[in-house]
Amino acid sequence: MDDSATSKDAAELLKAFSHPIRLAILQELLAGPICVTDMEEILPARQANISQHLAVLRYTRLVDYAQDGALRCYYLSRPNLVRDLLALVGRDEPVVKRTPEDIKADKERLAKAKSSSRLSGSIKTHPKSKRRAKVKR
Amino acid sequence: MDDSATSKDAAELLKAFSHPIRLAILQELLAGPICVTDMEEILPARQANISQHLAVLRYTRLVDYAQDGALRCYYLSRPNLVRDLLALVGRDEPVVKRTPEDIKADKERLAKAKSSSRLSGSIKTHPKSKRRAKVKR
DNA sequence: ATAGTATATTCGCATAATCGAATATCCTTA
DNA sequence: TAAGGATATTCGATTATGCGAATATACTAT
Repeated sequence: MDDSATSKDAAELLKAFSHPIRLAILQELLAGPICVTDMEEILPARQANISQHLAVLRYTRLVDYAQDGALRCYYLSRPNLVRDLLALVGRDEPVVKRTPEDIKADKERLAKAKSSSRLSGSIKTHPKSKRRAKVKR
Repeated sequence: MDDSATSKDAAELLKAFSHPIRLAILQELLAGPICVTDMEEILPARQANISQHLAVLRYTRLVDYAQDGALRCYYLSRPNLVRDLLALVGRDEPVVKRTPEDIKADKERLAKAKSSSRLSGSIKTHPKSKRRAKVKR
């Protein structure tokens, strides 16, 4: 399997996260299992819609439920993933701004590191360039 | 600002991540700054499309560029966020399966913790229930 | 100035995501 | 078994997203 398969899977997983209602559901579930009726009290969405979002989350194996009589208690299937991801998007990293000189130095450093590392197995290297920028670097 | 604003922002950020091409771009940028021409060699997408995805990433402040003559060298604006997020979706956590008894115990534990914690400022508590499940718990 | 390279933007279309309304299913209690 | 609660699914309409083609802009070298 190549990289594109990997990023396709990862993208699908992230897409499941990327909706406000679904994020809110996951956030609630972090505190412990809850059933759909309880979600309805908390979330700004109708019952059918919540069920639809739960279906998405189930499909991506982010949640599952345990049947309790007529109720379905939902819980996180991968709680650590959800916890860490929510923490990550919650924390705000300062946005860096880089100068052209800065960048140039960085690229030269990279080029040097690359040429000096021989047969570096797991370091991803670009495919043979078929085409190259034609202007001054 | 309430929770819904937060999860709307977070969802927007995550949406920027949730496309295979954009993920691949971010992955590449993790290794260092690169210009669009170089991306074209690496990614399975046409120039215009790459530019479109870069526009999305720029808008969400995940990337920026430094102009170098006719070239634009793109770099990560929040490299730690990108690194950690990619690592997170890359790691695979086992999917847990929970039993109804398990869940029930968990809920009781939660209820007990809640009733015993008085005036616990920052612990999110549900809004007053307007409606409750009508069946046996 | 001209031509060519590098990149962005606009437009139009195809596909996908979202949501409410209606309805179906399953469970429980009377 | 009938009625009602809890939840899921289907359908149709609306909006958003993804993408190629064409075009625009900006920079460079001649």
